[in-house]
Amino acid sequence: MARPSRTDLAVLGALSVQPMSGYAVRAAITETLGHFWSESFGQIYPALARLEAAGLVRAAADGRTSGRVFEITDDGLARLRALLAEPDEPAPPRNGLLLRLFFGRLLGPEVCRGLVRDVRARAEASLSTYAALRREVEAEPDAGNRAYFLVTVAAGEHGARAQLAWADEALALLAAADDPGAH
Amino acid sequence: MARPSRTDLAVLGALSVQPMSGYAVRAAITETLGHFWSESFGQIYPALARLEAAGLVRAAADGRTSGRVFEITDDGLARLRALLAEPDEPAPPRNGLLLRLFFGRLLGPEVCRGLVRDVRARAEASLSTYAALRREVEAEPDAGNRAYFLVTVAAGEHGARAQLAWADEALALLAAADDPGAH
DNA sequence: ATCAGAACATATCTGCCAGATATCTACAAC
DNA sequence: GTTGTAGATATCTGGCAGATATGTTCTGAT
Repeated sequence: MARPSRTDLAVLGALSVQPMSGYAVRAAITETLGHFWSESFGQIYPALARLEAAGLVRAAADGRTSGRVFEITDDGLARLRALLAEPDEPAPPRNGLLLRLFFGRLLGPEVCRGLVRDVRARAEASLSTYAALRREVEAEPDAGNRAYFLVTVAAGEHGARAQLAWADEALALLAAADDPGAH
Repeated sequence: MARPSRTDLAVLGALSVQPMSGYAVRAAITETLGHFWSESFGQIYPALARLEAAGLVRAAADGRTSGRVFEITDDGLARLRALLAEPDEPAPPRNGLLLRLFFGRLLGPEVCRGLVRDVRARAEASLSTYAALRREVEAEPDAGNRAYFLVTVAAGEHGARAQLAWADEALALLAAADDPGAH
């Protein structure tokens, strides 16, 4: 059997916090889950239709602007718990940067160093984003969720720091590769 | 315009090393690029057909067993260089583990710690895989490629070590979340 | 010698998903 | 009053993974 839609999981999760329109679900996921999750409209609207047909989600009163506001039902909450409890099958790896670097000889050392420097810069930017996010989460009034939120922030921080350290090591390796003896 | 197929890039890359059948392309990618890339047959065979129609790849003499062996053409090599030089647009984030941990309160601290312990164990296993891979690459006779290969191994190592460190931090955070005062 | 099964090989289909595009409405600023 | 911005919904294309089906060649055990 195919893997169940992870969009359903994310949408139900968003609606478990508060009722929202499809548009707002997208915004909530981008803002709050943005550093480890993303959804597109092309997935969200069909998902909401599926979920509504299955009785996991129900249209509440219309909001201020036009558009339907959905709320999660009891069945939906049960389904959310079930989906959360399912094992997470890690996605197959697909790292375009490493693919390029593996064939780096065709690209030349200088171009490769440029790629690595870009990653390094992005990792540094991420780190300050995460610092701000951490301060936000540490001020989170909902003590019951704080630790879970912090765990996701920590994942981002460790990942970004690892990229930084890797970039420096890679730059050193590629500087050595540059020596005129090669080829 | 849509993102060009990254499968084409990987397949051309594989064929740039030596002529191969579609089956062997898949095996080569799994074995050699496996820690940062993957391809399925459902992608490889259509890609080969596209590439052949575009003259980037050509059927060589049949191999020992039945099945067509493809080799890269000069145009194909040029196309490979062009694809390599294209900027790598990072994939949108989709981390099922962090999604689960974010909604961890619905799952309970013990289940969450179980998820983290699984990651920790997998990261530890990866580390010894990378150690073996590093020894292999350091013995690589092709000096011109060694640095590029090492860069990809280093990425895996840094990533795995980051996961280990994160897992320990997460376990500590989730132990604190367990205290009976919560909810 | 033959037979089983492992490895080699190709092809197709379903469903998840991102990103682009096309509309439409409410509201605020000018 | 019109123009821009935010809110809102919907649809289509194409990349991609994973499952499945099917056939061939080689090898090792009996």
